[in-house]
Amino acid sequence: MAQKPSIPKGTRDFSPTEVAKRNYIFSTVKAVFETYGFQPIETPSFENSATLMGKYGEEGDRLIFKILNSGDYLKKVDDALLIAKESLKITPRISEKALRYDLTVPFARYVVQHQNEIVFPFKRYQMQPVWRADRPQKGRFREFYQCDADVVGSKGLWQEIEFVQLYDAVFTKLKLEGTTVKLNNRKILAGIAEIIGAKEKLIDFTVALDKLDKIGEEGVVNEMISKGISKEAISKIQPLFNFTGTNQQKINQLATLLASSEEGTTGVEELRFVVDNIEALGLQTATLSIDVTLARGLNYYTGAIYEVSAPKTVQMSSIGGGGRYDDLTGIFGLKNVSGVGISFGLDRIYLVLEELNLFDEVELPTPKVLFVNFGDKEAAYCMKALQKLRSKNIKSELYPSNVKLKKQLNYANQRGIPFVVMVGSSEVENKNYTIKNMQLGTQEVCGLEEIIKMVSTL
RNA sequence: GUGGUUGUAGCUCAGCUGGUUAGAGCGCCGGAUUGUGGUUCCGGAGGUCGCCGGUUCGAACCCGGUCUUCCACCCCA
Repeated sequence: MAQKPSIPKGTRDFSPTEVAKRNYIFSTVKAVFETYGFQPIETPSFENSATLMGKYGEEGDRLIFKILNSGDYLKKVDDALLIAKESLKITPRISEKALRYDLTVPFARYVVQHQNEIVFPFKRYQMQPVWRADRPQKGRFREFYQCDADVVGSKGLWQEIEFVQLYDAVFTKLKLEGTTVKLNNRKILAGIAEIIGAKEKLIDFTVALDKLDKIGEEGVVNEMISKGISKEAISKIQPLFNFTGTNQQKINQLATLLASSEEGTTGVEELRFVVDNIEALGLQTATLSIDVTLARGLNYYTGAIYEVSAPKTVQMSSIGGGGRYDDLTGIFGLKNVSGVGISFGLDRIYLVLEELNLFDEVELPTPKVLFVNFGDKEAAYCMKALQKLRSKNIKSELYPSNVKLKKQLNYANQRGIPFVVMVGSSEVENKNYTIKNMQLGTQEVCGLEEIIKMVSTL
């Protein structure tokens, strides 16, 4: 009995057309990364659990796919734990490996492990799949690709400026116009928290603020109050709830608001430097926008925070994000290595390009010529011609078996092969070929050189 | 993790308040046309109605569970 095959929740198969489109995005991103001086590395799909666990907060830990140990893994577990059914305590004993959750933490691990071979500042990019045990939704999968570029070993703000340009360059190349690069700085958020006396509640505070455009001012205020932030404190940051104007106006407002916070003022100065320079250099198709509500869940960011949103016409939230982390390698024992990086969400970019019909120039690797198979003698003659064509990098093939001509032509038709070469006994005898143009329906007898010429003009 | 939603042929979907052998279009295969495709005409194959269990004389339809789909929350690319 044949069981119906299926794939796990949140995973996908990719057809030849889809792969071609995905490769188009990949190669575009890759080319821009390399233009900006980044070099590729790769890390394993799974890491030791200890490397990943605890780096993404409680929520993140829950979403990490754990890999069961091999062998009789339950033998080593205390009976007491098993009887109590304490999954959280049992998990680390029966699972010592886990699928990577993002590319940044494995990269930090890589930097620490290879610190003696690396030339700093180290600029690497990485395009590999990551896995999250999330509930799938539109643009949310359990297996998806991230394309990351990071620089570690430099605190320079010029790199932060370059990343905004890099985003702009990639989306311009993909003809995806109207993206918004949102910019914020963790030090500004910390400064705000300091001003309202909620320094210890920075995470709760930023998570609440992040939801402003979704649940509105009232919702955010309510959430903050429920997290124990006082009403008077919240009223101090009232201006942030209606934070409009040009980037320069926003910076000036923030400077005033945060004047009494040292950290906040540093954040404003960093933001000012980045924004001033980007505005002086100009962007092609993206818009730079300061967004103080931008927090991003990952708590390892310490400075600049980026997020890219798709053009407003499509319903897709974030298609990329990143930021500065001053001490990510610290957890692995390498102190004082500042890093900054960005990430592209390949799968979401794909959905956006698809929705906006921006894939027109993507081409499948379709053969240009099909040789019809009329029998072994004729096929042998065709194979010699194929060797010639292939040595000239012309995509070509022989129909693998001697079936009805109708079927072979239909095959060429369905695959969109533009030329069919027919070699029967008379062609073998006369040392020539009959080539048929499938679009025009015309055909002629000619030599191999003419075939190469005809096909090459495509 | 919480709440809701979806599942019928390879694909897109019909199928009335539970009632005989479950349908269509597209696709597929064959023929008209044994060395000439895309059009047309004719014929054909293909479904234990997601899976397991229950209610009923009788279930694609009702009930429970489970998996899957999509959505909201959480979180995030």
